[in-house]
Amino acid sequence: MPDTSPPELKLENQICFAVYSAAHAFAQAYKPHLEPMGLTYPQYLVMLLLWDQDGRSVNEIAHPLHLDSGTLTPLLKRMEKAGLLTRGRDAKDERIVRVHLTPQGKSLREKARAIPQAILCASGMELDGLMALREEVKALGQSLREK
Amino acid sequence: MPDTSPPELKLENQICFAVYSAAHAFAQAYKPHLEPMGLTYPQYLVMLLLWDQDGRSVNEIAHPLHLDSGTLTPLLKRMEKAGLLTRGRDAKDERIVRVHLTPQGKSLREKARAIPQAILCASGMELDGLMALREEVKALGQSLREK
DNA sequence: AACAATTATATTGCGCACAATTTGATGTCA
DNA sequence: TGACATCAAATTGTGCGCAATATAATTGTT
Repeated sequence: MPDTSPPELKLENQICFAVYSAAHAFAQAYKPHLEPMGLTYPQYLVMLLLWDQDGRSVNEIAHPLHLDSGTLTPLLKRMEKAGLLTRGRDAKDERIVRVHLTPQGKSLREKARAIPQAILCASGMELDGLMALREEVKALGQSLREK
Repeated sequence: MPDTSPPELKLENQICFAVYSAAHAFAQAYKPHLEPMGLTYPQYLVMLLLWDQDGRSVNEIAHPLHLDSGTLTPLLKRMEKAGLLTRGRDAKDERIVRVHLTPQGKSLREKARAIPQAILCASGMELDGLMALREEVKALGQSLREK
């Protein structure tokens, strides 16, 4: 066996690692903005959904994020404990848990509005280029999930 | 407060989420290839480094992956327990732990050589486009880390 | 040589992420 | 109606990922 790997097995040539690594870099870049709001990065993703449409069921949060109840149930409980939202069974269908933002949770949206500009800046890219890249990455993710 | 978020706060417009989501999709896409080899996805990344250069210190694994000893120490212990590698203190500098592949760990490289082609296929993209995308994502990650 | 600063790894604690299973409510159909 | 499948969440167990801290070896300084 040679001491060096063929190119297709070198770490720096893996697109999966570029994406893996960029995902962690994003979480770190968001941290200083989210920490003052008492949010983690995955919690912020949930807030994006609830700010846009409140009163979602757990599944209506899980599906767009590609997460399951095993991840979301404890995460939502922590957010409830932090006073950001409430969780309660749907009156018409007791299987469903509906999630509603508290006034405090709703109020965070105004503070969050400054974040996208800061991240754009940190990305070192133009908005157009970033949007184009986003669509490419989105298509890649969808393609990987289809198989 | 309106019931809908401004575009810059919608989940589907976030590049961070596109990347986050694609990273998870990659891990899922790799799983059926790695599971038969007894590897998780992060463990596979470590193997890529060791296949290319054996006998690395923990730091020489941590730095390229942007991970720390808090993540790697238990991960490497699990891989040691699985018989993939050995961990031992450097004779010249007892602070350093050197990681060496076992024959079993080395032998997995041949099986892994088929994976990149399968992932390329699942990506639904041409190799050229994927390589270009990789460099863009890499640059984005680096830019985010610099700030 | 003695002592402080630095370096490398390990440990602890918390929060995801996901597979597998469980619990309880709803829907279906003989 | 009663048996059974289906569905929504919750639970359990394992493995990252990272901040904060601890431990031990080495280096630098006086």
